[in-house]
Amino acid sequence: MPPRPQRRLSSGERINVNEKPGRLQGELENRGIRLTRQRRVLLRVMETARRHLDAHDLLRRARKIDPRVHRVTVYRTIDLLKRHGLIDELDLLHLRGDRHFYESHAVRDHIHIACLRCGKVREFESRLFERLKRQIERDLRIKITVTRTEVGGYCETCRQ
Amino acid sequence: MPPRPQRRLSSGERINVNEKPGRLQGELENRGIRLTRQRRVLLRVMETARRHLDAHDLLRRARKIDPRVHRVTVYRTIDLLKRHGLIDELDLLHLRGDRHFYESHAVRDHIHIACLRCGKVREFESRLFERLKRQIERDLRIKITVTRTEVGGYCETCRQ
DNA sequence: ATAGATGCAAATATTTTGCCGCCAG
DNA sequence: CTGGCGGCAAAATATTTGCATCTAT
Repeated sequence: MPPRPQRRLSSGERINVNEKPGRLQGELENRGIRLTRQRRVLLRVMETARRHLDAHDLLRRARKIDPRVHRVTVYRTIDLLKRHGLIDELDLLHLRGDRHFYESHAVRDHIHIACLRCGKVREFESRLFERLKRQIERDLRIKITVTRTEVGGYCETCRQ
Repeated sequence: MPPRPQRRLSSGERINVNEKPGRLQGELENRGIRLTRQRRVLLRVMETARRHLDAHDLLRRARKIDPRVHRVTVYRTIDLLKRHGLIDELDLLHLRGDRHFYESHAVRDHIHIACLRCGKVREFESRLFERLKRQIERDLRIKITVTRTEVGGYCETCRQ
């Protein structure tokens, strides 16, 4: 039986294919949260990112659009979005230092798989993972609200 | 059908039941790595820990045994053990800040499940998780060497 | 004896806080 | 108009580095 591939993303592809432009902004509007100039810029950066960004990346990209964004505002906006469950926080196994990376919360959970040599990060969805979560909820009697799965290894290219 | 519980650990129980006392020290000896006074103390602390410790905890416990252990030596020893794949690094979803927690690398991978309200961390082993890893290896053609799965939610007690 | 480890001070990296003036609704 | 928001400076937290000295083998 040939391998049955799940949805995959190479590092250059768009992350969060479920993301619609303007989703984050819409979610905040629905909740009656004030949309400032700075927040609009940051939300746009997050919504259009094609890779995982950390606070520093977010600041740099936001400032390219509008230099009137402050580093502290980046952290406060990240915090806002985390509190509302609109973004997920990743560490990517600290491959690139101790910073955090962010991505708009996807409709379906996915696993992050990083090559420890070349650093490429891929995403992976799996029914088995969904089953695993249900097993945990049942056996440990817990209501799961967030998951973070990061897997490291050596990709085919790097094993040559 | 009643729930079929996997191995579980309440937060007070011994983590890493697979751990034998002296295992870390033995591994370093086998590799011809110099065993200093400070390292012996730190290894003993890790081997006997019953919960996940961060760098600060390790320093405090090591100093109780022998005050001649420096904070920097803790970080350098953690780094040594990580490089040799003898310990795993966790973040526990940053429930308690941005520090890292360490545990001796278990024979079998396990998942960390944290209650977002009371902070209790449990561990969970599962065949489904083993199957999931094999699926990833096959579909993404990667050789997995490290995994970190952290799940957050609300435990039964906290949902009352 | 000596390669490698430690201690110390200082640097670096990342994120958070207090306070005050500003602006979205 | 006004309560939440952003800018600024400074603090807090976590970890790393350079260098002189010490020590396990």
